[in-house]
Amino acid sequence: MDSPLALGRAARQCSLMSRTLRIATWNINSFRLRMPLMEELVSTIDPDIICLQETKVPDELFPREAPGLLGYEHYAFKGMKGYNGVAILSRLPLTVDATAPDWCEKGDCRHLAVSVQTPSGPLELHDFYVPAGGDIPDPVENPKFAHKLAFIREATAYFAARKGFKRTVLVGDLNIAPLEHDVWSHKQLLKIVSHTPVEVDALNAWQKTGFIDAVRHFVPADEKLYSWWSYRNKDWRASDRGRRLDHIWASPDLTPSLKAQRIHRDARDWPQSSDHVPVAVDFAI
DNA sequence: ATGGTTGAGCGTCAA
Repeated sequence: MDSPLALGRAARQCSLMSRTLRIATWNINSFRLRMPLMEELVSTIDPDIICLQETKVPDELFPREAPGLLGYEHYAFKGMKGYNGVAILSRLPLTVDATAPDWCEKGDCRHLAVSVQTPSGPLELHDFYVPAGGDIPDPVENPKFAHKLAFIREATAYFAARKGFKRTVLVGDLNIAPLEHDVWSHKQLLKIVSHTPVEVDALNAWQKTGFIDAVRHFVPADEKLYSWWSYRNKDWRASDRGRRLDHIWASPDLTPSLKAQRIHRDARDWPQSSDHVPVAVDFAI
């Protein structure tokens, strides 16, 4: 009987032969707690690159043996005590871009930028964890909401200044559901942080600096699509009050290489699941 | 309008 990891390795050979690069993003909500689910992710989804958010592990406590045991020789992480934290696990070599900005000068571990060495050349990859923004959708009354908007504004300016960038993929928990059908009820969520017009406008401006939505590329805008369901719902599947907070964007030159997307709803039922599920896109590069 | 749950790490904050 093959172990899940052996199956993952066999599948990896296939994916590399067909030159399909599968990139997954997942807000894991504690890397250390969900190590068994990382194995589940690898055996069932088999990504070539895994971008994580909310790892909630300081760098000195990051389990450095874990990526290798899961079959990912190459990795980068940036974490802090208690909150936030991002990590990238990769089967392909990567280099961290140490020149990436410290957003809002908070040093709060919400972004990793790497260059991935693919068979067809380098690919720029960004893993973002955008501030959630608190409960009150008013930047004057709520500093967390102000931080969220400022963060997105800085990121927008950063990519706008690099006009015409290519071979770039941006993923992460962007904590905004931009389209009407990215939430269970557009009308009921218009004043709820994650779907307010000011956030949606900000996110759209960021995307317009040079990205297309690689998941919606495959799914019509009038089709409901979620990647997050609150822990505060007894039966998430029955109520299905979800939001699409997790995104994969690509620079337009990569459009011809987009092969498939998948939002892994079933992961919401994994034992001790995260409230977010993995989202993946296949690129033929 | 409110409350509902989870994680980090031990107070409560953040989501």
